[in-house]
Amino acid sequence: MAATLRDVAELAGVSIKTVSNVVRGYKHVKESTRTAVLAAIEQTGYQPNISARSLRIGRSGVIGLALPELALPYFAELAGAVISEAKEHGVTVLIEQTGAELDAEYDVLRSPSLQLTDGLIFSPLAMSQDDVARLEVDYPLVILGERIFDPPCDHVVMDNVVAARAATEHLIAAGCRRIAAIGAHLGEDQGSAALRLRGYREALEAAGLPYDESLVGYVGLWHRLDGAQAMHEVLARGVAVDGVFGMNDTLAFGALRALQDEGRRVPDEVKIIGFDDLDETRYTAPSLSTVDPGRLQIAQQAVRVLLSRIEERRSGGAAAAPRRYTTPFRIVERESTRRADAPAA
Amino acid sequence: MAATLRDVAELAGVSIKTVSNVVRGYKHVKESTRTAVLAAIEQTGYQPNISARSLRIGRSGVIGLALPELALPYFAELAGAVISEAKEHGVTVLIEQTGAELDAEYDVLRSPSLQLTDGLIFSPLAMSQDDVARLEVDYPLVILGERIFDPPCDHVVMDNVVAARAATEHLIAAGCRRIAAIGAHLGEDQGSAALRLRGYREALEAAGLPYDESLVGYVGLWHRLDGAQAMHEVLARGVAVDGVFGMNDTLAFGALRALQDEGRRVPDEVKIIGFDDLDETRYTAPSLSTVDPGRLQIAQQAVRVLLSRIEERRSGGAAAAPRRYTTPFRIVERESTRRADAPAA
DNA sequence: ATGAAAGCGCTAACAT
DNA sequence: ATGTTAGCGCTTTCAT
Repeated sequence: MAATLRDVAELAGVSIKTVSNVVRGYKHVKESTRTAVLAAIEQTGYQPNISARSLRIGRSGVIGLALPELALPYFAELAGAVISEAKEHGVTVLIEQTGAELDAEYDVLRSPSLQLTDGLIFSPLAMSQDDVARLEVDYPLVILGERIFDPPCDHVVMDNVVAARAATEHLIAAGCRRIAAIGAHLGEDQGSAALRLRGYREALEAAGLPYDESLVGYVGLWHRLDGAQAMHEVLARGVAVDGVFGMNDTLAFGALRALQDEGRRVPDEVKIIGFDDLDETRYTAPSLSTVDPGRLQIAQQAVRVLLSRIEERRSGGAAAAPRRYTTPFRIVERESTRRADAPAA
Repeated sequence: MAATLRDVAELAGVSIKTVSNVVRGYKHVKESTRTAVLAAIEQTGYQPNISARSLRIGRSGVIGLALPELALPYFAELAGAVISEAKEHGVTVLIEQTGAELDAEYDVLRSPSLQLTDGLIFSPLAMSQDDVARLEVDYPLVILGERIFDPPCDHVVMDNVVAARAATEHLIAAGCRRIAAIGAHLGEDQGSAALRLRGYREALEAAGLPYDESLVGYVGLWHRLDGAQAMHEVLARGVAVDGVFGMNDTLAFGALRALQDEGRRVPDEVKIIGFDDLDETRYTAPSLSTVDPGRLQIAQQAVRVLLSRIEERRSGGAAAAPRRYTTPFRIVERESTRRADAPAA
C-alpha cells in the first residue's frame, strides 16, 4: 500500500514530526536530516494523504464549480479558465452540472460532495432573486452572472445591460434600423435574457428608434436550434429586418443559419451580432461579430476572490462584507456587421 | 461549526454508532430511534465529513478525469457525459487539463490531487506507445483513445481506422473520386491522425482509387484554423478535389470555410465529412456529415469500468486482466455529402 | 532541531 | 438493536 509518514520516518530513522516538517517545507531542519528524509521519501514513493491532511486542517485544496452544462461552449470555456486559474494557485476543481434545473441548483448548494470542497463558484441559471436566501451558506461562495442582484456572498458579473446596449449600438452604427432581438425569455424580468433585452431597448431608445414587439424572438433555451426557430418566426411575421442581436453566440449561429436559409444575405441585407465571443465566431461564414464578455477575467477574478475568502476564514479574520466585482466586456467586430463600404477583413 | 456525528448523537440521546447506522442506511435500527436521529440530523444540519469518511474507508467517492482542454468541444462534451454518468453512481469528478503537453500528461499520473481520488479516467493526446510503462500505476486507471495499444490498464476506444474508412467510403459512395484528407500529422504513426489516415487509405485502396500525397493536408493541431489553412494549401496545389475527409469536425469546419472562401460549392462541387458529431455540425451551412464516435457510450463505459475496478479493489478480489472495450460508431449523413439527385433534408 | 502524543470525524470490529 | 472503542494519516501543541 501507499507509504505513510510513519514508513518514511522509520526508514529515515527520525520521527514523523520531522518528516512532516520536511514535507511542508519547515525551515528549521538540519540539512543532513532533510537529505535523509528526502531520500526516504524518494525511496518509498511517499505522497501525502490528502484526506488525512484535509481532515486535520479542515481544508482540502479543492474548490467546487457548479454550472449548467459543460456541453454549452460558454461554460466549457469558463470551466477551462477556472481550472487553469485554480491550478496556478495549487488548487483543483470539482465540477457539478445542474442542467439549469432549479432543483438541481438548490441541491448543489447542499451537495455532500461539497463537503470536501473549500468553497464553491456557482453559476446559476434557473435561480432568481427570490432564491437569494438560499445563498446564505456557511462556506465561501462566489456567484457568477447577474441573475441575483444582492446576494449574501461575493459576486462576479459582467454588466449585461451595458454590453447588450453596446452590441445594439454597434448595429445601429452600422446602419441598421430594424433590429431583431433573438433569445428573449417570456415573462422573465431577471436573468441574462431580460437584462440583454433591456440593453437592447435602451440602445433603441437612445437612438430614437421604436421598440417593436414583432422584432423580438422568444426562445426556451439558448441553443442553436432555438435561435434558428426564433429567427424563422420573426421573419415569418413579414416585418422588415436589417439587423439581429443574438443574445448569445449560439443563438446567433442558429439565427445566421435561418437567415441564410431564407435567402437573406449577411451582412449586406441583414447584419448580426452575437454575445460570448466563442472561438467558433471566427469561423462561421460570415464570421460573427460579438461581445467578448471577458470570460478569462471572470474566471480569474472568481478564483481569486474565492481563495481569498478561504484564506480569510482560515486565518480567523472577521469576514469582510460581500463584494460585487464587475468585469469589462468588449465589442468584437467581424464580418457579420461589416458595412458594404468598409474594407474586408 | 459544522455538526458532527457526536453532536447528533448527543441531541438524539444515542451513541454515534447508531447515528452512523442511520446515516448509512443500516437496516436494523428501531423505527423510533431512526426517527429521533433523523430529527436530530435535521435540526443540527449535519452533513457527513467526507474527508474523515474517506480517510477511514480509503475511498473518497471522487474520480479524476484528465483531458487535454475543456475548450475543445469534443472534450467538453465528453467531460459533461462523464460527470453525468458519475453522478448516476453517486460519484463526483475532479478535472485536470493537460493542454496536450507531454510533461503535463506525465505529471497528471502522479498528481498529488489524485490522492483524494479513487481512480482516474485519462485521455492522453501527447503520450505514445513509448510511454506505456508510465501507465503502470497503483490506482485504478482507465485510458481513452487509441494512442496506446496495449496499456497495462483498462482501455476504452472507438476504432479509428474502421470509422475513418467508413467515412471515406461514404464519400466514395456519394460519388467522390478525388478525396482530400485534412488533419494528418507529419511523421506520426500512432494516434488518431495516423489511424484515421490509415482508414482513409484503406477505403481508397478497397475502391481501387490511388492514394495521392498532394491530397493530404498536414496540420499542427486540430483547431479550426488548422483545417482552414490545410484546405487552402491543398487547393493551392492546383489538384482536383471533389471530396474532403476532415479528421475531426473542427478541422472540417475550417476546411468548409476555406472551400467556400475559394468559391467551391459544397456539396455540389465538393462533398465533406467530419468526425466527432459535435452539436455544431447540425448548424453549419451546409450541415456537416460526420462520424458519431459514441461519446456518450465511451463516457458511460469508462465510468462503469473504473467504478468496477474500484469496487474490485475494495473487496480485495484478485485484479482481472486489463481489458479493451471498443465502442461503436455511426456515420451521420447531413447536407455536406448529399448527392445532387438525393432528396433534401 | 526534534520527539511524543492528542485528536480531526468517521467506520467497523467487537461487545452487549 | 445499540454501545464502546481502536485506529485511518496527518498536523500541531507541548516538551525537550
